[in-house]
Amino acid sequence: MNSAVASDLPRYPASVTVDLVIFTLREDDLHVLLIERGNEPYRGASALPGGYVRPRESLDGAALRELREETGLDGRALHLEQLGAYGDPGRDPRGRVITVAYLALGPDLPVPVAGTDAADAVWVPVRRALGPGFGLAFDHGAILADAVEKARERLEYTTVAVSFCREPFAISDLRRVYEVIWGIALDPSNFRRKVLKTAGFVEPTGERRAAEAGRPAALYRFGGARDLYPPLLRSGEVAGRTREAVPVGGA
Amino acid sequence: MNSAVASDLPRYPASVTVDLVIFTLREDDLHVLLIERGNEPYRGASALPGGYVRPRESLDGAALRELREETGLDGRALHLEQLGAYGDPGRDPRGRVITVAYLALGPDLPVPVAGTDAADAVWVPVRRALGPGFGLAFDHGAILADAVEKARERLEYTTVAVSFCREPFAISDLRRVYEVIWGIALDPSNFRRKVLKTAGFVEPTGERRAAEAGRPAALYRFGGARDLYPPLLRSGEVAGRTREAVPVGGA
DNA sequence: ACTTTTTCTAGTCTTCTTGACCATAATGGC
DNA sequence: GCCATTATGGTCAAGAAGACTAGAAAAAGT
Repeated sequence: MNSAVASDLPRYPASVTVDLVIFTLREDDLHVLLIERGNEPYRGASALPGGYVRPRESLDGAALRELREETGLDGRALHLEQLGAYGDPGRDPRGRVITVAYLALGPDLPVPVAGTDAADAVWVPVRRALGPGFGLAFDHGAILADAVEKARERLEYTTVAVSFCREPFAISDLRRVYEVIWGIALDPSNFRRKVLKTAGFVEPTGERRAAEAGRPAALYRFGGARDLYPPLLRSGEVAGRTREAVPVGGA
Repeated sequence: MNSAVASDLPRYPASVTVDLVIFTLREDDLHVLLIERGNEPYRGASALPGGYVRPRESLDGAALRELREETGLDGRALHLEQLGAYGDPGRDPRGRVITVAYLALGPDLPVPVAGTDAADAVWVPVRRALGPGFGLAFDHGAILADAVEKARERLEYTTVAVSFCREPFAISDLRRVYEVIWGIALDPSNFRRKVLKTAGFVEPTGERRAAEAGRPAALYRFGGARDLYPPLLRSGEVAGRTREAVPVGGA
């Protein structure tokens, strides 16, 4: 507040929205939920789901509501965190709109729920959404790119990777999360050692899963720890059978 | 955007402000720049400097402008990054105000510049600002607490600590930054080894500084690297001569 | 002048973590 | 039964970090 100014609100009125970057893993690929815009501007283009923050609503509350409306899912079942605010003056041709972006992570979600706003919501591989020729509306390309980087970083220092796994899960399921999002291959044995040694990351259920191929895997559930210490750093990781990385920096 | 709605802007008009958490080190203590509010609400209380985002201004631009107005400093000389958006419905009694908080880090700054908005800006030890009996206006206590945690985290994974040092600086100056912000003591020898081994953290100037006491220290400048790999993790650090930690979680 | 104090600098040693491997187990398919 | 495939368990060496010892270089005190 400028303490020398005595004016009252609102000044420079603007609209505030929340936009959701909802990630999930489908077919060993990172997907993001996008909707097709039915109105101008950017009619026909894809965009992140989102909407206006209502008068008596908190930002987090608006994000939870939109998440429920778009995916039909209870936000408490997913990982949801704020990504940041985006407010460049020209980002919305209709006027001044500041958006607060949220990052949501969840297991392979039941296809977008019909009967909601998300009737025309679709899962799109992030690789494709950020690729050339896929023009996301507004500055959603930049938001998505930031979200990918944020997700990659969160995997290093927290246990959010389990948010992508439906319980019970195998260590290899968890490993695949890291491999897909980081775009590199991890050594199964070393990854396993790290996960099991980290207190509170996972805990065994006792069950094992019939495999499509190979030895059956022991199953685990989330262990309750939020932070990962020491962190699980990407970096000097396997160079060998590198998976193609999800391109970043687009839009 | 809710694709099923055809309305035009603005909907649910709100005001958008930026608030700055400007940290610096003074007398071996983490200080934050606060202003005394001259108007209602919270007249007379301390608050983070900030102000309205203007119609044609980006959020980052508004933060830079406020920084210049409040400290008289060129924002490009400081580290400045977005902290996040705060928008609880009741946070400002005057109406709906969403604020985007920024974190600014700089070396012991020349006392708040007079002749600007910041005429009554003062440096306050964070410990005190977060302590009991020091009621910050609005939700600025929570924002400040988040900023402290963010700063602590940034020190682990990035080289921003140098933002607190005026060049040229000694390794021990850098160490003091970590010690003050983390609130723990670090082993001088091990810290030195870590800093010098990390490529791009610092580079020697060749000079050395006359000491008030003890052996003169070699001087360094920033090495250009932004990220710290491997990170410099707080955690199992020295328990012995622990400095009192800056309390967090207040307000 | 000499000692003490202080801080910077250098090095050792042990422990922990990681990455690179290798070997074996347990399953389905042929 | 043999092979492909995945899971699991272990070894080994390199690197990083914490604990510590000690020397170097200055100011301050006696």
